[in-house]
Amino acid sequence: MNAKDQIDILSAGVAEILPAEGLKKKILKAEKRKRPLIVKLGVDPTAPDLHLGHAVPLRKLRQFQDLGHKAVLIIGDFTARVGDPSGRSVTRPALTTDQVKANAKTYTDQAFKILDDDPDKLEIRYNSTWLASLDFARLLELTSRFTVAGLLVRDDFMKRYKAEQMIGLHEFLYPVMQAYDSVEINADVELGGTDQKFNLLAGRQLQEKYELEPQVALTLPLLEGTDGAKKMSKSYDNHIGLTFEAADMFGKVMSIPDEAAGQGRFSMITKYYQLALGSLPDEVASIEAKLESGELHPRDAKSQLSWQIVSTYLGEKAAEDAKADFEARFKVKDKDSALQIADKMKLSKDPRKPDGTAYLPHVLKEAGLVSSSSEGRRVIEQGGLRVDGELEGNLEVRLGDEFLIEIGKRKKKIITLPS
RNA sequence: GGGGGAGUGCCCGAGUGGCCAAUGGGAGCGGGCUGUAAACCCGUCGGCUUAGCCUACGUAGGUUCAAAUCCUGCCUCCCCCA
Repeated sequence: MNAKDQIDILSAGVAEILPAEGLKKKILKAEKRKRPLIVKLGVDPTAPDLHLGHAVPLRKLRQFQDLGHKAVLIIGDFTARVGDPSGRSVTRPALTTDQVKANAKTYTDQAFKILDDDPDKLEIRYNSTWLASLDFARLLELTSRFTVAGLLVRDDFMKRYKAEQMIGLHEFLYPVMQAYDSVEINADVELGGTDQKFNLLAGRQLQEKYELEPQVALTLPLLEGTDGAKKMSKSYDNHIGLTFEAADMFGKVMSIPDEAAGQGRFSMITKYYQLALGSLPDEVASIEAKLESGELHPRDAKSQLSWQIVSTYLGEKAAEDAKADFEARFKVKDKDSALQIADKMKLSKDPRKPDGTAYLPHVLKEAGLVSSSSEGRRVIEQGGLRVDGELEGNLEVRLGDEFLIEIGKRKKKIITLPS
């Protein structure tokens, strides 16, 4: 593919390319020399649970691969023990080697689902390979290329410094180590989130000192979570985990708002296509056009999106099931389809009195559908309860041995009573 | 060490003797609208087979016919001074 088209694809959805013309130059040069670019993505196996936000740079990396370039995924097994201070107001706790190892495994498992594993296009390196054996002399040599002032201008360090919060000396070394990774593999391009900008630029700096051609830093925006507002993060409870159950993952993607505040009517949908799925610019533009013209219903656009995302991580079969499940849950409202997706549960005690009736709030509480019988009572009084598909407004009701309970739109259970 | 202030329901936060299960907002829940959503509207929002009862305003006591509200001890947190 020619250079211009490559650049269009690769720069789509990115936050910043530093230096601005750098990517173009790199690609032209690669073409001339007939060798692929070495594209680095460093990940620290610090968190055991990955979410769609983590997948954004991986998707971009995949695009590079698809254009014939070589991805080098660096597992920061060594750096993880230090902890990236980026965006942090306090020192990160150190991880044990076992934790790091376990996290690295889940990370590579997920990464393989996105990346092309052709050995010509993918290399996985662990940075302990070169960092663990660095001796003090070499370390001093490395650090002599950086200045304290240079490190201190970083926002997160500066804030902490001013606030007289401690900054561990080892944290100062973090960008040095990451930069050294770039030297070690001779990276042409390094990807990362916008919060990684400083670290990526440190790589450029160090490469220059070693008389290598400095890498291009390509930062990617942080993906918003299901609330459509804050960046995706487990602590905001707006994340979509890569290891979620298919139905849950599908539903979560469906629940993203259409629009990110002030960015166009379907900006969230297109953003997810672009960043979470890594769709090419042409596809994204076409989807957007169809949404605008009304040819494509936003619900259907999200359904396709969800399907593809689930399919990536859990397979087509799971995606198909999740979609069917979702449609049964929300689209169709008849009893039969509800029966198919409802969980079954058996109560240990029979709540029925000798005359065959039972106090429903108790039944709901026993089944775990409400947290107290008062809540159950309220739900019934407010018309939120269906028994076997029929709206039930009575608290005291005659029950069979097996029946379907639905509360609101989401909670459904088939209850079996001991006979 | 000295001085001052604060602790209220899931969260924030009103309430300073009876009308307080406690204003208001947020979250949650049910209903409506819809696209499954967002926004919006209505309702609900301690527990209990609920015209009532029980438990609750940091904690333990006390005053009172009556306490989230007054008094005392204790615990916790914040601020100022040293």
